Amino acid sequence: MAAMKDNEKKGRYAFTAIEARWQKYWEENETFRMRNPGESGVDANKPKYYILDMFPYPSGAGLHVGHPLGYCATDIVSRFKRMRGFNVLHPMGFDSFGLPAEQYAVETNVHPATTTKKNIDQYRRQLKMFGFSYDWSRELATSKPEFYKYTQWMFKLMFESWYDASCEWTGPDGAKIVGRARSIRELVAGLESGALVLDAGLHARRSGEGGETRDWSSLNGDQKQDVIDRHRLAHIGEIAVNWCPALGTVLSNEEVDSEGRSDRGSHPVYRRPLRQWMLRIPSYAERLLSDLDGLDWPEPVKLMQRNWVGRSTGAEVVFPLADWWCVQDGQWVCSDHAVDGALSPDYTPHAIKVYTTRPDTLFGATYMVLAPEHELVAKITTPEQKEAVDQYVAATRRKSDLTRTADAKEKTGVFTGSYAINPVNGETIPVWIADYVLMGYGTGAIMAVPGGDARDFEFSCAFDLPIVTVVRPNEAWIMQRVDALVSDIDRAATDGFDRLAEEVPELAETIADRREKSQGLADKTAKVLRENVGTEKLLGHYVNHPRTWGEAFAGEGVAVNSPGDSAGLDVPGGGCELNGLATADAKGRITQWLEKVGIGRGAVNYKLRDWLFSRQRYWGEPFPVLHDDKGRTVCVGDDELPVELPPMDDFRPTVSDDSSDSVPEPPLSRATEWKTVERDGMTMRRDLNTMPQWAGSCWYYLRYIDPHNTERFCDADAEKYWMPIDLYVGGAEHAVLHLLYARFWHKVLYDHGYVSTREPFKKLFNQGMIQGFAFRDKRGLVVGPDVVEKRGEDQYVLIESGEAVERVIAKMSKSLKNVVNPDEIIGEYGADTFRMYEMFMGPLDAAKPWNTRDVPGLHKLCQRIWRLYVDEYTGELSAAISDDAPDDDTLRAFHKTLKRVTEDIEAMKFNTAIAAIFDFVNAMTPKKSRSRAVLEPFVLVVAPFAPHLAEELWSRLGHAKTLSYETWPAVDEKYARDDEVEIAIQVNGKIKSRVTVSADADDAALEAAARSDDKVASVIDGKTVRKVIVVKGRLVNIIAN
RNA sequence: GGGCGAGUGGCGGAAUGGCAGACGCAGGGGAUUUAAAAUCCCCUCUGGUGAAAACCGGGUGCGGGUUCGAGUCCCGCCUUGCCCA
Repeated sequence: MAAMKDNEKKGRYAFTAIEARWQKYWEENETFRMRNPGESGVDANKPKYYILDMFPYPSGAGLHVGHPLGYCATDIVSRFKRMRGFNVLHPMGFDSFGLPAEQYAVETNVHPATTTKKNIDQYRRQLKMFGFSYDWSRELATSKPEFYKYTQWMFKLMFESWYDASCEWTGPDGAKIVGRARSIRELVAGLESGALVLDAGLHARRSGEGGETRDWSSLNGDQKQDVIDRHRLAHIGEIAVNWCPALGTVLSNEEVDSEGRSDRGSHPVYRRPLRQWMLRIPSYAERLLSDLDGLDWPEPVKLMQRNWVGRSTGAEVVFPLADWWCVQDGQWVCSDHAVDGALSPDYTPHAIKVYTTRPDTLFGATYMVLAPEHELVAKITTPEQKEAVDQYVAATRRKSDLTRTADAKEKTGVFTGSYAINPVNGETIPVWIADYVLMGYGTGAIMAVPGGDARDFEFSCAFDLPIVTVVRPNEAWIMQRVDALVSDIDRAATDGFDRLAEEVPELAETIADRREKSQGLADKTAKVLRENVGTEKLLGHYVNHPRTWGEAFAGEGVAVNSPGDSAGLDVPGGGCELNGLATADAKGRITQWLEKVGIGRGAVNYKLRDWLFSRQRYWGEPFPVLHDDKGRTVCVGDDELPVELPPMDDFRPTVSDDSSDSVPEPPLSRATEWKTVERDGMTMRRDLNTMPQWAGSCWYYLRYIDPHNTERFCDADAEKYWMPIDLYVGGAEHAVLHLLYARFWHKVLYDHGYVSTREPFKKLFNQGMIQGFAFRDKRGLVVGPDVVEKRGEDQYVLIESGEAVERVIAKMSKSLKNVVNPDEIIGEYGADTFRMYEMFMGPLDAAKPWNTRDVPGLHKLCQRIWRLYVDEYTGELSAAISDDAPDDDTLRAFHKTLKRVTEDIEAMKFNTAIAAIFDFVNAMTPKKSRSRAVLEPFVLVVAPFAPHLAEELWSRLGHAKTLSYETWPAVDEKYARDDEVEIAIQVNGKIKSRVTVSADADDAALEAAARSDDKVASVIDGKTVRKVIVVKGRLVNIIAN
């Protein structure tokens, strides 16, 4: 028998057959079908666990090894939770609308519907290969009409909603909330009844809140409709977008590179105003921030979301234009008689409104800058400046936001010829335009404080505009500046000597000597400045001569040069003295003053902008709206949903020549039949845009709950049972956009009572990236493994030249040819091995390189587990399996492993869980007899990780049914901990000996054991013991001298 | 430029402020075998002393600090990744 060859071992671990067999069993028996409460066979009293993967975008390339990493993890948790008695909802679907599919279709000239279906089939096949326990009956795809019917329905909901920011209410979960999306009908009713009034900016607010109001009843029908339309959460706005004529579409900021060209194809992108669908996500800014606190999310993700929302506090300030306004008798007076009422942040005729986070620096505002797209630009530009301004505006349109704000570049700008008046000191200051001011932030205009802002400082240096220091810096900052400035001395000297040495080589020796002597000049200079001049004088010098110091102080300090009433300023309100105040106090005082005078007010600002929600593309959800010939927009009725995407042979975007003036022509404009409809004898036009790729992913997690419902996006009771999602796993690349958009969308549904939780994703986990190996040559060029071969141990050389290269870790990419295809790995080693390997690679959230060389180690583990149970020669259950009671050693090994695996799964530490499984297998392998009483539950422990193998063993142990719903074994603490432990004995912190003691020995016993140890006794002999530190179960530290 | 992470053997990685390197890979040795594969067992951070058992020392990117005790906490620096500009 001993000579029997491998292929004669009929009982070998035949993973291919085993995996096929169990995947078939699970499918045929609907093992992982999870019905909703109320349906047959569902125990609604069991706790629920909704565990969700970020669904994949099925690209033509198929799954690579990075995709399944998170899916393996969630599958382990799902299987574990089922065995722990939870009803587990674990679905999978496909994010199948969007630009990549369309781009691929354009390139291959195959219709996106065809490629999408093919790709989904491919992905589904690959996903099933891993043996994931998804409930496939809940599969969905965002591009299917039965799905996007409800995406459109939700868009309608937003179109028919407005945000009542001061509404105080209690949510269905008992939360007290300020602000709520409400039906647009309530807005109209409120305005009609007078419960709501319009402010000067025509925004609805509650009556009785004070301030100027406009009379609703005085508006005509069109005006009323305008007001209503502008309140909608989904509204049409004209904003500057990234327009790419060559691609025929607008692009998001993320799709534009720093050169101002398109990510795909590197075509020029222009900023130009276009009428686009926008969603009012900023209305939810405050709630999107505050609700983050209760979420079990990685802190960095929360931080990124907070930064993205970008809340800041400061003030709005109105700067009157000098051509129109002057001060008379302590009042602002306008020469335009049509101006009716006083200047205020809500009423700014012939004035520039700015937002600033530093109102305390108002006295340092020496000029103003408008974004080139600002509406005032045309109005205030003087004839002499018109040509320069027009040219500059045109040039700016060719730049992306990214290029415009990149701080490395030279500051550019043009004077408009007009002046504004600084309302705190009455000074006349020039108004410029410059591309470093963006229309998208604040009001699109800034007060420039070159003494307190780095970009304003650079700009004022470039154009020789005055700088007034209004904040006296702290000492640390001035010292840092001293060091930075004097270090230039050394650099200049070195450069000078180098040049000299080059030009006059015969002086080399003398020059080297000189250079040596001049080294350290900077240090000496700094020392002199510090000790002989002193920080006081230096600070004073900075305040008076900021330009000399080369940098503006933007931190917090003490206000200077900010005189108020004492200076007798001729401004309404008499000025406001800030000198001597700390920044925080100065902010408070000036804000109060601004409010008193009415020329400004404290304000909160958000970086978060309206979400640009339309694309000039074919492969997306059509908008469920109709436009009439007067430019009014209405939604189609619910009975008309879904508005299906018309089949089109030519789905390509219309590409126009390289001109910024071309007009977008969406592909749907060629759907001649589709694009117009008759309604009540009127011809209405459909919207020709489609929604962006994010739309479907904003709510797909709700559709999984009830995917076949044709009446509603999902059943209300089912939603209450399953939501929120207990665990959401996906890549960190979605840390901001997808998660923020989905949270916003969810809150809209919540406000309308359609969902029961404020937040959709209770716990979030980001899996790390799987990287590949690459090689770097001496010049730093990175090449793929295909052109490198291994020489000896860890030596790599280029095959072609034999040049040595260094192994580095790089992203997996087609160009480096280091992409690993999971099909190949599974073909060679099986899905269970694959799953085990990916989970054993390292912590789930860490980036780590794929190393195929390590895979056999996990395959060996599967084989070794197999051999614990099955005799490879006979194929029968191993003779070593006995019905005898397990020995203590076995019990200890098992319960320790069980405890570690149980805790590690809960903590998502799958790599150490598998290490624990290794330990148990290592302990069992040499045993001649293995007790069934331990080996049976061990199969259950293995099951979440290697489900096919476990099912096969379970069945061979004589069980007729799947193990998926068996109870997870209980840890017996008695065996999970040791009776005796080895503790370290340190003397003065260094380990001198080790003793074995009973695990529950108390401090005194430990100390006694330590002192009585021979080695320890000899070390402390003759010394005085000062202190003894005892850490139970760990060590004893004796301090002696 | 700012913010947030990370840096531990030849490699992937482990370690509630308490014995650094669990577990795996690679490598070495042995058993089994006619031989090999497979399997099983043992060794493997490093310098020194030693025939050996063992003993003495060093060690978690670099430099400081806190502590009886630091991979872990604090400060500064270097490298690197991600996000924002």
